[in-house]
Amino acid sequence: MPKAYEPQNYEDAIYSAWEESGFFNPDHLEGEPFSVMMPPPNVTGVLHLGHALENSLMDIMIRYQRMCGKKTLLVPGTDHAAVATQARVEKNLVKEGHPHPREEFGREKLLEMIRAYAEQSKGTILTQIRKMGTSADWSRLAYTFDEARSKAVTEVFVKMYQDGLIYRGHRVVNWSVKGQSTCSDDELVYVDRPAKLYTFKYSSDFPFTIATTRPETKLGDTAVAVHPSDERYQKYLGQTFEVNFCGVSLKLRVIADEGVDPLFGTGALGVTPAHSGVDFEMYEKQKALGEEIALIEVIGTDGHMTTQTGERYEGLSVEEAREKVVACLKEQGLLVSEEEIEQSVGSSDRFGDVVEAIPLTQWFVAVNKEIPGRGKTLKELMKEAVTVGHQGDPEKKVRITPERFEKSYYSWIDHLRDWCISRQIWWGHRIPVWYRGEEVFCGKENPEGDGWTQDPDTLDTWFSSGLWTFSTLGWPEQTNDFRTFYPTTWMQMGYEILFFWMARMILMSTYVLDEIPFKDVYIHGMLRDKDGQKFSKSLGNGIDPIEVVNKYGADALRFSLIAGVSPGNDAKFYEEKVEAGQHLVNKLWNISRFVLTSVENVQAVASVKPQTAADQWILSRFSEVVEKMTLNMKNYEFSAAGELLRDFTWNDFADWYLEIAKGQRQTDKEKTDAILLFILERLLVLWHPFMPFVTEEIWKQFETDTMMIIHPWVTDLPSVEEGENKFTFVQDCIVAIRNLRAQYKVEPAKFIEAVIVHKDKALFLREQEALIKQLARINILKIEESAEQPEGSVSTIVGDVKIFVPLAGLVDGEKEKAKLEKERQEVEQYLASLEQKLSNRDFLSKAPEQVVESLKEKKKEAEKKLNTIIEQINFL
RNA sequence: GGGUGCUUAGCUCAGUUGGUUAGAGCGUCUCGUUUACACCGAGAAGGCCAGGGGUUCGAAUCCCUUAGCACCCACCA
Repeated sequence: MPKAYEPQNYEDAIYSAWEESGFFNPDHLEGEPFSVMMPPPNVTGVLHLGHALENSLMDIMIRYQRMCGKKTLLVPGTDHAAVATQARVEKNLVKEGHPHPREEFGREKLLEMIRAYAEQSKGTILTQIRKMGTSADWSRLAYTFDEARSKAVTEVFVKMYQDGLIYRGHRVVNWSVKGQSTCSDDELVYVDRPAKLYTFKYSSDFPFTIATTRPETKLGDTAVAVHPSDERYQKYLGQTFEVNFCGVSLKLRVIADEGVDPLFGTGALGVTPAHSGVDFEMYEKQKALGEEIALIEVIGTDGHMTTQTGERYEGLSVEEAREKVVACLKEQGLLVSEEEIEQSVGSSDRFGDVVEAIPLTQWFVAVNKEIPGRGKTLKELMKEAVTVGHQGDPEKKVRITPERFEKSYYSWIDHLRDWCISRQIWWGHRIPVWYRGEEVFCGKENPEGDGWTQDPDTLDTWFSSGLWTFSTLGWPEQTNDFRTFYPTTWMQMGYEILFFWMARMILMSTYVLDEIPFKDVYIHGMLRDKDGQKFSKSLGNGIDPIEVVNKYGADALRFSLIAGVSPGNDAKFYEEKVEAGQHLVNKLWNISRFVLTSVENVQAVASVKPQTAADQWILSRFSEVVEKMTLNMKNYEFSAAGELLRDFTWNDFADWYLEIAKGQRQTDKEKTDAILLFILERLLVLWHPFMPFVTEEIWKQFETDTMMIIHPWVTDLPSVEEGENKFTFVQDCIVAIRNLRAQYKVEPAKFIEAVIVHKDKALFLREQEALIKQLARINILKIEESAEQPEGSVSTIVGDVKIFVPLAGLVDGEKEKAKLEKERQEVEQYLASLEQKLSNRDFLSKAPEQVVESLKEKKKEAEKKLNTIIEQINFL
């Protein structure tokens, strides 16, 4: 074995061997099903660190469960990411000198280009997932836009259409002028920008002023809304004013609406039904009351003013129109004030431009409509699955870790409005609806007969993502996979897609299958850079996980991503962390190297007999580790599990026991070696989910088969027989001597001469002299049967043996004395506080026994320590 | 405006239902070691757990409150 572990030399070969073994595929596994669907990365480029984190989490979980004997399935996949991908390709084309890709290439050609880009990007991504060591079943690879998944999309669309849950409606939606497409409310990113708030009058004879940041939209105002109880405007309610607003005649009715804040501005709000979601709602309310107000579109889908605005404004851009209106208001003296404010505006996540509210005919999913035959709305289904369980069945409850995200999920659902699912881009699932004159056809197959035209729009990408947990299992076919693995067992995702994705998966699954999509969701936080900034292209602080893997190895990266991180909280990523991971991997490698190269006969050891106190200690500690790790994994405490293993591996096993073992071997090599092999092999098993590559490589020294399948050692306590423990006394002496040396600040490098004196044990000690020398790194000066304490020495007692250590070689006496005095004070204080507690009746009567007991123990220890300190001070 | 999270060692963060001198990694300092590992070992320094109040025998942990930071949601026109 080489001195240092160099991951590059092993990882690819190991991954290939895993793939060839076939164990990524659950068809070759027995046991209870355990399924995880990989959140499909967008085919818009390459993986980033967030994906690396997700892959680490999923793979730790899957490998652990597989070793526990579960029939594990991790389905890998990618997402066609409709808008995101098309936007990316168009952006690239614009850069390459094609300013209007859609016009220039047309639907088919552009689609072909996007497809080519997506395929290339997909290839890169899948390679990257392999690089992380992810044990996904590649034979079940899925893609949201492949044939099987598209079939599921159509199936669901038609079902929803037939149930009346999908409908076509004309209403105000978010429109990206740049992208020439709608986007859903969730896809908006709110950005703060400075704006001007104009307070004005529509005309000189209009009775009150209103405020706006968008004067140009006021050309489409058809009402003025005030709060129903606002006394100032009572007398105007219901009246209609005809005004000439900067050259456009408007009819404005004064209406009442609860939503108007009477304290804001003048308490009166200009209503523009066509260009504001809120105003549109008021418009609908009025309509419902039978008091319809007009709806005038003044901004077109091209972002310019429509013919409705008359010759004066038609064709102007929004900005130009605004200037013109403001200029006109100023000129006519209608502008009361102009104020600089900070405004939060919704902009398109993908295209980046500020969206316009425009009334359009679009497809929607009705979330507040009762589902035929179910007596519930989609919204209710979505909520129920998380609160009490689907259909009130606690067995069908989605459990979210950490719990606090449930709350934000509920509040999101409460605010949820009908979901606009149609997009005017081309890259995506085409809406399965055809038109012929007045006829409308919605079906899984093309309609029969001539003259049908398919709806040109495509579906929101989250529509297909919502089906992911079951479309990946071959639904709508009633596949074996579907029966075996549904609902899926576990899911992990970042909190930023809780609403986008988790909510929609719950919606789709409960509606379509009458079943929850998964039992458990683990929410992780976002990775940020060293300064706490998000990783983003625009900041240029992105890190390619593959570069990190190439430099430090996948195991090191995996460990660095999960260590010191808690669920749902953001974590900072920096190279030093990966370095620490690399050191750990290397440590494990070197521990193995030491054991495997120094042991006579490398073989699996089924059971061991501890011979010494050290043996006993390390074995019981190891049992404890197995036990704790089982608990940690059950609670998804990956970080705690990893750190537990690290501490045992490094501090207990490597630094402590290995050193002891070196000495013990001089007396009983065979038995010590057995324990080393015993622990090492089992330790590899525990490590494997976290560091699959390095453990697998070391494992080859023990076994010929891969270690990735069933291993009872993951959870079973090691089998340890009752041992003879004949070295206990020697061990105790060694510990005592080491302690003594530490207490007196003797430099550990210097070999100190110790005198061990006793009656009965003298003979035995002489036999063990070599061992003690080695272990405690001391010289034994003499072993005597009568005890005369030598001049200038200190002593400690082990059982019925007294050990003297000469004080020669001690550091500065006065300084030591001062330190000891200080220490004595501290211990005395501590002791006093303990005594006080222990004499407190309230405490004794109310505290649990264990606590009182442990306190008594501590008191004893403290007293002992105090005595030692006093003894030391007296000597100095 | 509503909500959530965070504030713990120089830095990055753990701390499971309250349980008794508060932990890790990195960094710093001292000493040592080069036949498992300098990607090493033995030690040390460093914390009124953001401030204040309360509940309790006992609080980093529960409650109230103040401040700062971050994020999410919402129709301040």
